[in-house]
Amino acid sequence: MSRTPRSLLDVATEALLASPGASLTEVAAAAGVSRTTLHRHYPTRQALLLAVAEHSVDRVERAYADAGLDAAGEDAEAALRRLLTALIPLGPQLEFVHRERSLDDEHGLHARFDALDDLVSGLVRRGQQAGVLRADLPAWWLVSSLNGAVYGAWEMIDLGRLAPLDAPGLLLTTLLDGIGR
Amino acid sequence: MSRTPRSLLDVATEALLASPGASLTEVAAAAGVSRTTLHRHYPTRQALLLAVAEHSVDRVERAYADAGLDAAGEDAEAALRRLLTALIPLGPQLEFVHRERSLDDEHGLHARFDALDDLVSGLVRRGQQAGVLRADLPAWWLVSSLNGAVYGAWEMIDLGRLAPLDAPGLLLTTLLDGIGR
DNA sequence: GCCAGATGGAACAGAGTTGTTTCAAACAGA
DNA sequence: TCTGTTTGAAACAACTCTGTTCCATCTGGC
Repeated sequence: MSRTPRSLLDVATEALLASPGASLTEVAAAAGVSRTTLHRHYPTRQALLLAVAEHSVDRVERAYADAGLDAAGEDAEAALRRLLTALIPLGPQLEFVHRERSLDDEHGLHARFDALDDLVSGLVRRGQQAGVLRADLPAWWLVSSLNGAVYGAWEMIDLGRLAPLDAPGLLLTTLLDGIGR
Repeated sequence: MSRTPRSLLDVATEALLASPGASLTEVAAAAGVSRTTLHRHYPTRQALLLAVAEHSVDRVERAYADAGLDAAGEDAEAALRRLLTALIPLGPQLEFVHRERSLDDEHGLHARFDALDDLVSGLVRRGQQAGVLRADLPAWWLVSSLNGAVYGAWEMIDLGRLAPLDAPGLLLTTLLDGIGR
């Protein structure tokens, strides 16, 4: 069992994020390797898609870890801002995992996302207890709103309407303060 | 030019929303017709997908029309609630159009959605001028937040976590009042 | 130089789907 | 009943992509 060919996976990921319907021939060409070699590392197309997905979730998990959600006694809003800031640039990864239909029944992927949701859920609950977040709404709903907002923000960035650097602040005020009044 | 076979399209839509990767044979079987007949109405798979998508957008447009966004001199919040209530049940349609990659470069579809966004944009701007909605955020961002929130709410419904009847109220308070405080 | 491992190129078969055609049968309206 | 239309069944060719195999080549370490 050879080591994971990290750089090959990186460039294959990039190619597949850009055009997810690409054939293996195209992916191999984009990665600068022959289809044979690509096939040696990832025996089937599904294996490649899954590897790309796992690789993407790796980065998402790292973003969560880097945000340090469980910093004790700290402002939940600051932690939230760090998380959003780290998550927004991962829009392509999130979109790939979300839209690729053949990943729908990959149980392991969903489990990893669920674990991340649980992390945020903990942060949300602490925010609720600290009086920073509304306590009259269930935590899972706030988590869902958060996830949806991140995705929506990235879509606007992708369309060129939203400047990446503006996104975290805009997201945070929209989420926390709402659009009313 | 025969009339549009509405009922066939309806059931084909239902089948494709349920399993978008289904082969034409499966779609035809689900629709209770032969593959030949299906192929007579929609010569290519892409034509069928596009018809299903257009049919879905038809329903979305009708939801917008029924919500009567341009009721003059009325509370923007009430109009917004009607729109959200009408839109949430169309989650499957929205998901199909959003996730089906072969629809990405169907220019006409995007134009129709853009037109709907413009409608909401008008409502939002009126709400901003009336002091019901925040005026310090661009209208397109509020529209984007709205769309994203609808989609997110339907995902929670689809997962069985959110009761459909609870969705509009939950959405409205989350959007308008935010999750902070 | 030698060798093990990895790579590239090429060709191949197989599967699955799609799009097409033909013909017979059912159907609906005049 | 006659007729024109619609449908179903079947078979067909074509295509694309995938997965596999074989062999020549290159590379890096010993």
